[in-house]
Amino acid sequence: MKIATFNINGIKARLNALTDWLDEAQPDVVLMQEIKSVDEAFPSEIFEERGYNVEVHGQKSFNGVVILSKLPLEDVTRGLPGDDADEQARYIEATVVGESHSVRLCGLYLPNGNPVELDGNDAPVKDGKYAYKLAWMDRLRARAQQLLAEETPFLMAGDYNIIPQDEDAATPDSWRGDALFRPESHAKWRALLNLGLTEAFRAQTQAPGHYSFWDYQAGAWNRNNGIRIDHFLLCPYTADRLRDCQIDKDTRARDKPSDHVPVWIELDL
DNA sequence: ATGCCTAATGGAATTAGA
Repeated sequence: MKIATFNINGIKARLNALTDWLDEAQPDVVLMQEIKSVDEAFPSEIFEERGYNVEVHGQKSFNGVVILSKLPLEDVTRGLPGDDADEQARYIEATVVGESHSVRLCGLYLPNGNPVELDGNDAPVKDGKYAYKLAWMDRLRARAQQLLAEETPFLMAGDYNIIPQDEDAATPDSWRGDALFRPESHAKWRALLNLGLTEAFRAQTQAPGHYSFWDYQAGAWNRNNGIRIDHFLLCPYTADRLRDCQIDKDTRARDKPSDHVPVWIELDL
């Protein structure tokens, strides 16, 4: 089963680029982020025509996540547990039924967290964007812990807005103080991994210089000034079934690209 | 230097992204 994650940066602006990639990459499942659309305005029929089931968790202007699947989706839930006051559409779960096994798909758009606002003790300012990011990561960890406890096979994939290590950025020194790369962000990332989760790309590839995002500004793509922030985290059961993980870098060079490119895994399910 | 670009909103300039 081929499962992809793709931050499309707006469904309306990405229809052609998205359908071109879908028709050629032929993923069985796609977890999409930043659709920037309400549920009613999402063009589900474009994907249904291609044989996908579509589950949307949208929001006006910003955020918004979607699951596409050629196989049936069951038990769909919207929103990350742990904060009833959180109105942002950044998380969706569904179970996909494979030939012999099922897996819980957790699609996520983790908050960016910039600008980083710290108080006099270098603690994130309450109600600031960075505090929201760190709290969101705590909630994600709690959800992963719950899925592990109930022995539900799962994967968590999407735009994590985390650069894991120096080798995941072309210019790591320029990111040191950024919400994507700060020590507090890395600590939360490692707390996720320390539950026993496997980061799929690094399970397959050790080399530096592989990125999933290039800024639209300052010729970042032409200078290969990228960062790797779109990830798959796999529970042990799912990690044992990982066969491949690749980044579809070429899509960044096409017409009207997203600033992110698709990342995909192949699982034996 | 929170900018050099892009998208959404709304119908001009602002917000957000990372």
